[in-house]
Formats: sequence, C-alpha cells, structure tokens
Amino acid sequence: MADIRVRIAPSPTGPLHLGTARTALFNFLVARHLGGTFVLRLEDTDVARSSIGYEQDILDGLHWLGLEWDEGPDVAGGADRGPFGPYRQMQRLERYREAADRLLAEDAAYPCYCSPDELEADRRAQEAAHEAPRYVGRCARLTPEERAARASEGRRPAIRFRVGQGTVGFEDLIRGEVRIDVANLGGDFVIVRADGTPLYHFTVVVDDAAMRISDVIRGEDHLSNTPKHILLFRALGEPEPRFAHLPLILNADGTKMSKRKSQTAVDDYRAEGFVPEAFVNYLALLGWSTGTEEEVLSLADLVERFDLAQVNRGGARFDRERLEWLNGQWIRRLPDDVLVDRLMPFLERARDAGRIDRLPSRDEVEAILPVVRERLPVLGAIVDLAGFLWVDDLRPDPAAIVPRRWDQATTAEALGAARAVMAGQGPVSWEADELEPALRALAEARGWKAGDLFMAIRVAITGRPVSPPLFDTLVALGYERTVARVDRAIRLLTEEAA
RNA sequence: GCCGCAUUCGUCUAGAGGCCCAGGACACCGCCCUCUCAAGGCGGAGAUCAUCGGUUCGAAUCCGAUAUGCGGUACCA
Repeated sequence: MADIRVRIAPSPTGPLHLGTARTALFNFLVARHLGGTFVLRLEDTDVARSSIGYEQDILDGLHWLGLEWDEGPDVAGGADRGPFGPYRQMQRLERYREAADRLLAEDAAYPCYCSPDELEADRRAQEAAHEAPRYVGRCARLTPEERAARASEGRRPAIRFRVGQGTVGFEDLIRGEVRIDVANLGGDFVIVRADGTPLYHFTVVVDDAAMRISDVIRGEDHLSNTPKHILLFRALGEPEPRFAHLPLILNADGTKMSKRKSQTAVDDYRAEGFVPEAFVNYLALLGWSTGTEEEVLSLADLVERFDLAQVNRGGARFDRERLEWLNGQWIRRLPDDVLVDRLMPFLERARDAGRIDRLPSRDEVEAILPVVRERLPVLGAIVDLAGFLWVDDLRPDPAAIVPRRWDQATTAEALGAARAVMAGQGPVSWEADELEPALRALAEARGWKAGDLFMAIRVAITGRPVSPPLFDTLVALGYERTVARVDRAIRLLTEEAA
C-alpha cells in the first residue's frame, strides 16, 4: 500500500460546503495517517457557475480548518504546486481532448449526432413504456459515410463512451463488495459535449489517473457512478484506484443536506465564532468514531487514530447542539494568547458595527479570560457577555434595574447605600475579595437578600441581567466607571419616579 | 420505474455469536455548587437493536424477505 495519494476535488461553484469540508478532512486524515500525499484539484469546467470568489472561499476555508494539502493551488487565482499540474481542470483541456481521441481511435467511444430533441423524445417514450431511461444507441454503429452525412448537415457530435455489457464490481473500503450490472448504467454515456468541453465522469478519471490517485475517497452520492469510472479507467489502460464512499451528511430531518434546510457554508460557522478545532473535531465524529469513549480530539489526535475501516455506512444528521458543545470544550482548552487572537477580530467587528465604542487591548481581553471563557459557546458571544466594558455611554433600562421583589425606591436606596460602601473601599482596595464581604455585610445589615442587591448592581453597571460574576465584573470595570454607572442608574431611577 | 446503499436511545455513536434484558456523548429532567448566566459534580428518564422468518445450544452481531429512508439514473458536479 505504498505511495498513498488522495485528493479533494471541489468545484468553485459555491462557497465551501460542509460536505466538501468533511470529505476533505477524511482524505487529509488518510493521507497524514498513512504518510501519503493530499492533492487539491479544482473542477472548474462548469464555467458558467464557477467564480474566483468561490475559489477563494473554498481555499480559505480549507486553510482555516488546517487541512493543508501537498499539491495544488494554495491561493485563489494563484500558481499551483506539485509534479502533476496544472491542478485546475480548465487548464487541462488538451489532456481530455487527447484521452478522448484515444478512445475514439480505439472505438471505445464514438461520435453521437443525436439532437437534444431526439434524446428527449427517446426518454419520453421509455417513460411511457415504463422502461429505465437509457441511450438507445442510435449512433453506436454508424458507418463512416453515415457520420460524414450527419456532419455535413452541420450537426456537431458529442462523444459517447461504450459501456459494453457484463457486470462491474469493486471492493469499497467502507461498504465492502459492490456489484452493478452495466445494463443499469443508462447506456453509452457522453464524455465530451458537442461544444468540445469534457464532462465530469470523464475528467475525474483522466485526472485521477494522471495524478496517480491511489484512493478515491468521496461522498456516497458517487457510489452508483463508480462503475462508469472503472470502465473508463480500464478503457484508458490505467490502473483502478481503490474507492471509499463516505456516508452523507443529512439535514436534521434526515434528507440530503441542503442550503435550504441547513447552514451549509463553512464560512458562516466561522463568522459565528466556531473554532476550527471544534469544527474539525465534530465533522470527524460524524460518521466515524475511535471506538473508545474519547470525544474531544485535536487534528493531530484524529490523524493518529483515523482508520477508514471504522467509518460508518449510514448517513448522519447534522446536530448543531453537539457542535456547540464541542466548540465550548475547545474554547475552554485554547491557551490564553490563542483565545485572545481568536477573539480580537470579533471585537473589531463589534466596534466597526458600533456595538462597542472602543477596541480593548489584548491585555484587557486576556485579563477577563478567566471569567468569560467558560461562558462562550461561540467566540461571537464575547460581545454580549463583556461588551459593556468598552461602551462609553451605558443607558440601562430603569425597569430592568429593579429586582423582581423590589420597587423603584428600594432599588435607588440600595444602590445609594452600595455606592457608599464602594466609595468606602475606594480605588485602592478595589478587589473582588474585598468588595464581596463589604456588600454582603451591607445586604445583611439592611435585611436585603444579597442576590437582589447584586442583581440591581449588575444591571446598573452592565445593562444586562446576565454577566460574568459580579465582583470580577466590578474589578474589570474599575472604580471610577463603576461608581459613575451606579450614580447614573440612581439618577435614572429617581427621574423615572418623578 | 429501474439500480445501488443504508437502518442500535430524539441526535451522534459503542458493539465484529455468549462479557449486552445493549455502553458513552449531546440534548432533556432532577439534585449539589451558586450573586445572574455558564462551567463542573452526582443522579434520572430514554433503544422490544426497523419488521418478519431462518441458521445456531445461544444473534444487535450470520442468512433471506419485507418495510422505510437516502443516493444514482443529465451534452450538472
């Protein structure tokens, strides 16, 4: 099994899709686990739908996930790397042409002059007769004269591959033995359009052969087409690779994952603040498991344990809750400086959007990590959780400041008393373990429930009923700003009353 | 329609003939901790292993049929 070569071959016809990312991941894991080579090839022959923007999104996303490849283009529009290039199919057109000519010369393929209308009519007739749709072979046995006659009518031929008869079998690495009768392939299929551009089933085979791919690892949606590929490998005189068909990722309702029912773009998850460690971890566990009870695994851990033989065969539904849980696990595990790196872009965006007035320094962010990190299901949650620290003009809703069991007057009075205690502490003793006993003592002395007092202060200084632990919050805000906010809250409450 | 693939708690899964009247995780419910929210700890509920039939002393595990789901069936990828 030496010289393992695997590949991911996305089409730049949309943003990086979850399913593509998962297929890329499994290929990557196989390559790294076995010491093989991971190739990236862009299948951009659908010119109308392909774009450089999508190419960029796909390459960026794969880099973000850490799935580095050994051959292929590194950046959108950039040069590619590796001995089997080019790695964009539109730059390989001559090779397909050449391969098609060879098949034509050997009569393994033939020109087909059928018009779309004729094909459509055939299909209708078959449907009416309850037969399986298939190419009827009208052009399969044309004499050179007949071909010339059609060509002179101005008809431009597509090229069809002769599927012949018999049965094609292969040993799928995940599913085991699969056999399909060639009769069920739908007849001779088109490999080159009338306009000369090659079709997917043809280009994959030509390229997988040219790039010496040893193991084709892809989604189950390609399983039924694999016999076509095998026939093509044989006709081209190329060795057949091994095949492995991964179970599909499904929508929550069990149907094939779609943009309509699920969030499928990898970049959307990134924008919410999912970390790549968690994303990769989650994707790896969708359809595969180590066989142990380990769940939180790094890319390196995954590489070490991965084995295609343990991949499941049934499709797996995408479960966002579980992804979020893993994301929390990973956020809790990231080193401080790394977490700060990950958080800063979210804070910059919040500042640009006017949700906070000032961008905190890295040190400021690092300082609050101990109290915020286990409260972040996604990185983006930092703004709701701690944004009050970087807002200049906080205006809490007076009604929200009043605890459930209190009225406005009590709240204003309590805040005034708390303010006095805070002033008593002063900026020099502004420590959590000094503030807490002092404020608890106040509550007890006045017969207030500490929780009520704390909640009033919390909303007064953060504007929200949910925050990191109160005394850490006071310290993070600082003496001056805390007191100013408490004063303002008291003012808001008394004005309201007036 | 035809062909193919699949089927274990709501979800992701463990399980490769006796260790399983089925284990873990997420979600859910309780309790503990607690200034809110989390996190964490402890406990609970939750699967007649799709159904039926067979093989076997013994089946979630092997075989067959059925059902259901999904995929393929393009001059899309």
